[in-house]
Amino acid sequence: MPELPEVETTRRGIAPALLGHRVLELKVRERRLRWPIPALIESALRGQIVRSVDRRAKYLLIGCDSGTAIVHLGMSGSLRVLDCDAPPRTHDHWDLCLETGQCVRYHDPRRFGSLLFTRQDPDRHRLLAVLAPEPLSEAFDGAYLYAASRGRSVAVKALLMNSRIVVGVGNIYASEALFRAGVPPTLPAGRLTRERAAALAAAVKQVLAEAIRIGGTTLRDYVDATGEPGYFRQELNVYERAGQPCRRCATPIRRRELAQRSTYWCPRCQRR
DNA sequence: ACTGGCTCCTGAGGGC
DNA sequence: TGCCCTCAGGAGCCAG
Repeated sequence: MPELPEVETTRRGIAPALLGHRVLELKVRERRLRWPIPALIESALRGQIVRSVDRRAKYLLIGCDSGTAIVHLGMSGSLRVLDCDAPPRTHDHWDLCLETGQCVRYHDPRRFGSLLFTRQDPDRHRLLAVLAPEPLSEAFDGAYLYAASRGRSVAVKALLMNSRIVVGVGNIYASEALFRAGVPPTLPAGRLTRERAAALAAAVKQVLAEAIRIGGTTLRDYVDATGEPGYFRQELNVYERAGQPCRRCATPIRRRELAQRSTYWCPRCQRR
């Protein structure tokens, strides 16, 4: 599923089709996503002009005068800009139709994603209010990560994936950032030194920024708003490369389960 | 306050 | 072809 780079790529792709345009209607075909799509949402969006298309963590925020639609892509979700009359495929759960004749169409086989609506400041919504800083913001740096990791026994990889520590870092980019920083994923977070925390924070920023630049990572079903895959897959150093030689030192890449997620690392480049 | 485990759901791929 | 198993870009929620 989409991590921050894929969500940001999606945001950039759908924004031109939405911004300043009037919503004709929201067509819902399947309300049963992670949470049921709220019953009031069609009437709240009908006739509204889209004022903003933002991202917070992995949430997309579509702002209108009546409130904000909060979209999450879950594990297998994607949004595409299509003509309203394009025939829907299986798992195309909703369309946001615009007066332009285009729509933003949500596709999500696993239905772990969500579509919610709030009339208040979206940052005050219960799902967003608890979120940590954005990884690409100045608030996230080595000093912050060092402080946030004190007294923690969890593996540093799990810490990176904790949205109360930093948002947007999912299973791919956590492994990739740890590789770039030379930190083993199993290292207890509290054992990070200041130097390594700084290297890791920098690696997180670097890997996310690079991935955004080339449209994110497509492993299976992710596509951007035009239906194109992302090209970061070819830049991956460790993710889904178990048994293959490390690109830096040729040692076979290892895989193990950590906090119920597949984790990849180079045992030579990433040492305690 | 932390930590680990479970859960939602569909589809792809491999072994027999 | 079919059946059964494992695994998959997330993350809220719960018990201990």
